[in-house]
Amino acid sequence: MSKQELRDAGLKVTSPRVSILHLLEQRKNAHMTAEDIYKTLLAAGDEIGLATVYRVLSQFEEAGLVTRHNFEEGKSVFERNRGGHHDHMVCLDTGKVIEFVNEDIERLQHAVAEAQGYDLDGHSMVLFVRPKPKS
Amino acid sequence: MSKQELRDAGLKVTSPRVSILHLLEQRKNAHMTAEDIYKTLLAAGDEIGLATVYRVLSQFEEAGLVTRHNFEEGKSVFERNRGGHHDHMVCLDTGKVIEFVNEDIERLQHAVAEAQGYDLDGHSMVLFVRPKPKS
DNA sequence: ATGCCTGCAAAGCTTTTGCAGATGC
DNA sequence: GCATCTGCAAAAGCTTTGCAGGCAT
Repeated sequence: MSKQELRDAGLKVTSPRVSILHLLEQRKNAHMTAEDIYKTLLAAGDEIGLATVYRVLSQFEEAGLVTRHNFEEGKSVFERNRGGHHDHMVCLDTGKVIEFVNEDIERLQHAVAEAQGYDLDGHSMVLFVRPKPKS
Repeated sequence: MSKQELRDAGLKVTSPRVSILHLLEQRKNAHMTAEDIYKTLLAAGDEIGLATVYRVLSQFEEAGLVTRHNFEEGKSVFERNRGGHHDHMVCLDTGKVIEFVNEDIERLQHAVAEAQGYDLDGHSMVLFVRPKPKS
């Protein structure tokens, strides 16, 4: 139950936090902005402030419950964390976001960092793609 | 001579444009923000407006003269384009930016897009690294 | 009871836009 | 000469912060 996750993160179990976590849990592939979340919850009859959404999302990010992405410049989207790491592919025509994992790339990224005398601590990788034209 | 590059891009040769292009040419590895560029030019005695810096950088980006990156959320940095593609590694301790090219990763990125039925149109990849601890 | 949370409004930052005057060609 | 360009100031868009009241524990 996600309430326990909140407690484990040292966060009190409040209605905004539960609503936001639930929403991100339902829309696992949604990658929503703070505003998306705010409007969705309002539309669902929830009473919540936009500032609270921002605050809660930052707390969730710090607690490792969600991940923040910057696919487009100037705004962040959030995604519920569930286990494994993955990267993203964004379709430039439709805006669709596809998740993928490629161990070979991960391994090479480590190697590249090592080669420069560094330890890899994380990465951001987004592939921009277009639908293959029908042949 | 870079004035010709401006003309080729359909841009009039004006003092702000020449200054900005020269500055980015000198600091090839600088990855400067609009504000960095603005302040640097002001300090150098140039007369220029911040809005112009933003406008010119966008025009340069569109013309392919510079590339915009979003290493940190909420602000863009710009880099003069010179030939080949490369990716970046950012040191989380020092903020240092290191450029690298890895053909194997590039190839795998194409393969990953293809596997989903897409054509790869570009990508953004930043490795976050820390100095290897002395053993 | 008390310290953490919330909503609201105001402020902060980066970036964009409207406009009148200036400049390149 | 005329369209393009510039600087300034205002505005826009996303996000953060101050504050007084409210809620979880």
